[in-house]
Amino acid sequence: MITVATWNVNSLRTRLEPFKKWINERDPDVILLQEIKCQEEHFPREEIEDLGYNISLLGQKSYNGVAILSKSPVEDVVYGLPSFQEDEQARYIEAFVNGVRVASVYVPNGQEVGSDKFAYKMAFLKALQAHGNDLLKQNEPLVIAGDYNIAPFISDGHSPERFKEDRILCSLQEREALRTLYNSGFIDGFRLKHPSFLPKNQGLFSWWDYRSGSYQNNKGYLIDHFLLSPKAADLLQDAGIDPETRSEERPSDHAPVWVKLAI
DNA sequence: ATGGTAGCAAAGCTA
Repeated sequence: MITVATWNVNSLRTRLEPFKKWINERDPDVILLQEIKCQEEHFPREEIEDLGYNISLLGQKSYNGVAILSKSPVEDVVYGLPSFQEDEQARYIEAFVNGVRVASVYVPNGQEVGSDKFAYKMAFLKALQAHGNDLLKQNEPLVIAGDYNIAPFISDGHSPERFKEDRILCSLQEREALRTLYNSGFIDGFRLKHPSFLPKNQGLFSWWDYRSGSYQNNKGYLIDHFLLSPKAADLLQDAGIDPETRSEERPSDHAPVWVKLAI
């Protein structure tokens, strides 16, 4: 059994202490990071290696940046989306580890529906669909997880109005782009274990804005997702979120999401 | 509620 976790840490350097505490408790075998917010030379390499992890990363100054941390050595690292080679932002990294192909993805936020940044978000999603479909053809266990910056269903947000008004994270266009990935054959690992039609699974979110006491009022969204290939979904044993990390001193605005696979 | 907070990096951009 291995645990694969994803976490948008919103700067790894400022988050090292809560990050170490969470690793002690969750003990993941593979960690997919987003928003490490540094170039490779500033990555806290020794501290992470001391925790027992191999590091693969695609860094960027100030913004974005993704990484794969793994207890086992990785093979076949892919830096950036092959279907979006002109992308200048560090938002995708992929590798083969523990018999699974894993990818850490940081989908652009998009800022506002109709803006230039929104067009970039949709272009990125289109490229992710193209590459995801290529990978699915391999018919192997595959995990593409990270911050998708999309709440796929109305139950994945605290405010139904935002979905009706096509606000960012909630617009029909964004949700249709994610649905296209589901329709290609990807399965939502978290929802498979926590179906939203059960009352106990409502209000389960992975991101809360820093502003206006969003976390204290649980005004969040579920925007960090595990997309599993059919072969990976067959291995799924459990899934969860660690929202208590959001209560720590100087927290990330995202909580980790994880799955356990029978490997 | 077009402000509220946080991180980077050193003023404004991004989220």
